[in-house]
Amino acid sequence: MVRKKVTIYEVAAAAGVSVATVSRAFNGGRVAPDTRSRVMRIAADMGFSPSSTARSLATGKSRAIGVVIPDATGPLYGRMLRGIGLELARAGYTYLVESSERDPEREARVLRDLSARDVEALILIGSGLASRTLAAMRHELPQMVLVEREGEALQAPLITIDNQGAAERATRYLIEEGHREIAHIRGPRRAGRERLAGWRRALDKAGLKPGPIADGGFTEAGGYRAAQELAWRGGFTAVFVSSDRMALGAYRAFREAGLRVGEDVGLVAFDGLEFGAYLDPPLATLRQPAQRLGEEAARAVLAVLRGERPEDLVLSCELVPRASVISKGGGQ
Amino acid sequence: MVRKKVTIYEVAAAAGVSVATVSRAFNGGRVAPDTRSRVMRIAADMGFSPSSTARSLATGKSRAIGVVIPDATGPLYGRMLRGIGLELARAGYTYLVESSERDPEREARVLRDLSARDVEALILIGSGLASRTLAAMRHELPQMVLVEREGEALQAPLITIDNQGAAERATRYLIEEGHREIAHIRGPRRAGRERLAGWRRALDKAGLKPGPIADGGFTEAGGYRAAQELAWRGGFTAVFVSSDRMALGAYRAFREAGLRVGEDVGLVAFDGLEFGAYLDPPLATLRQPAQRLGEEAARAVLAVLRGERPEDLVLSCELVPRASVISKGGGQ
DNA sequence: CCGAGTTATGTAACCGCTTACATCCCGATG
DNA sequence: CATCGGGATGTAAGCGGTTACATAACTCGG
Repeated sequence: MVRKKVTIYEVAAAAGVSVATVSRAFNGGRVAPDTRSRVMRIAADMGFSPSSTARSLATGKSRAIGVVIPDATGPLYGRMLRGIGLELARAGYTYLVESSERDPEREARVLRDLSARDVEALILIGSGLASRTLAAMRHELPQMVLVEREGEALQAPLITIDNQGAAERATRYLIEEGHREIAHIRGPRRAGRERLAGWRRALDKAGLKPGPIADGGFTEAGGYRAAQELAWRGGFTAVFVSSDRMALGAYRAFREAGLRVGEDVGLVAFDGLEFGAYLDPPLATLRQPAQRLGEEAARAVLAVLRGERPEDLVLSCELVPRASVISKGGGQ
Repeated sequence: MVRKKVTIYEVAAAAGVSVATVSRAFNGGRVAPDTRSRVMRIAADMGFSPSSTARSLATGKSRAIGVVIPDATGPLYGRMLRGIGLELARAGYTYLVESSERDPEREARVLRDLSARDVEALILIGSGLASRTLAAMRHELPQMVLVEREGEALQAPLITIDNQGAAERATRYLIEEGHREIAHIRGPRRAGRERLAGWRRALDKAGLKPGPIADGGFTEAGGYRAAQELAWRGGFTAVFVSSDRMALGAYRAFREAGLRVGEDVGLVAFDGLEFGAYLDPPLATLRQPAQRLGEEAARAVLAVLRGERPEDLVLSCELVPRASVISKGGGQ
């Protein structure tokens, strides 16, 4: 039983009016009240719903936004998408998501595809394509809003989290709890750099000198190796880890090195992923406002479509204190 | 700098051919090889990419599938979507996701919306709208494939996991590890019922009588209450918990009741969510083949579009043994 | 050397809407 | 009572592609 699409012509015929009238009835144009209600009733009876494809073609607006995420399974992206979806829905928009799977080539393809699908604008989430590649494609792409991605060159509104501020807060937390020698497991890209800077800044302000740094590449395995390296080098009582995922590896490495997290070594990480609460001990972290990020991106994109030029936005993260940091009694 | 869409007419003019030839060049129609390459080159130079909106309207096919998930942030849905996306992409299709947020009214709206957007078919994931409501909307919706959702009445291909078999496997695992008195924390809906049945079946086969049952409603809080109730009633050495999320609550309740998970009480749960590995002790579970489920749903939907009537599919889950179950030495 | 059979290309209708412009109808006005 | 203004509705031209059908150019066999 294949559904037969009812067209506006059939509705018009059934209602004894022209298609223009039906169209106006549906889109809030000038129509006599009784005509409108009759048309709407008949349309409903016939199961008519206007083809958004045809509408898009006629109006040149698809009421759809393209969203590119780096990884379909990332726990934060689900929340961002929810935020985006909720906010767009309020304006009668929907979105198409595609995942680049962190492959620049695939990302370029995905962007073209989205563009060919006539999305009115793009939301690009996370770091991926180099800015210059993106800039080169710029002319064949619709307008865009960037979330958590480097793109100064692109003239597009940027929605980011305050990586540096949050990192500074995390480190200050360790300091407040009495730590004086604080190491860092860093990550790559802009987020990694900014968090590193925040860590440095906090130490600076407190008049402490930076502890050892190791690079964990934002992966669990990398965090493991980085923590091993730190454990071997020594010279710290706490670590600010640039992501929860790396903290996972660090827990393992420290345990293997005979260090008890929360007792021998304090740990604060970054992201606020769910599993952190269930680690032993629970992992202190800075929670990213993922859904909020999505909402703001959606708002920005709608503003762009209205022809405005929305301000860049920097959202702050919330400190989630947990037992992976236990007061060393120092404090202030 | 607003991007101006290049149309097929402009390309045709530039190449000195008719639009039909350009169209054929792009869609693999008969075109002289040198004409084709010239057209393609010029098109590329001009940055032309055919409007999929116009193409959809002309051909009546949108090359898009609508996907409805119950919850944008569910960890399993991300994986399913990845599976769907990957598989659809191979056929040149994309998908539009919408989340019902587990609200039947919203789901109905979302379905209409997707349908108005001319998706060629739908993939409905998870339990939501009652089958009869869905059946009533059937005529205004495109063809559909159901994933993990009840819908016998709907004549639509069903992709599910073998809840009962997996539950049986889970329970057998407990039995193999020496447990003889096995309780169950159940969940609602079909998934809950089937898992309950699997638990019963395993006990039956082993000649054991069913332990106490409590209902946890698939939520953490529900799992907490259910485990409290069980702890109070007693009469078991292990529990098969119908979801990882409920197990989270159960851990807490048992701990508060002075029972050590993995020692005083064995626990196996269901789903295979990430955090299970980080609980203390790590949670044994049955892992759902989420991505695979998505892939199969996509295959099924493509088959449906080809006019086939794909078989219902039942995928099995993988046992992930972990320390929340420790051998009681009994064995078989 | 002509007509049939190919092959390459062009013409134009159509997909289902929106919307500028034309038309019609009425009551108000001078 | 002719004219004018304005609201309700209709007509038809797009929107940017696809594709059935027509046409043109060639190849070949008799």
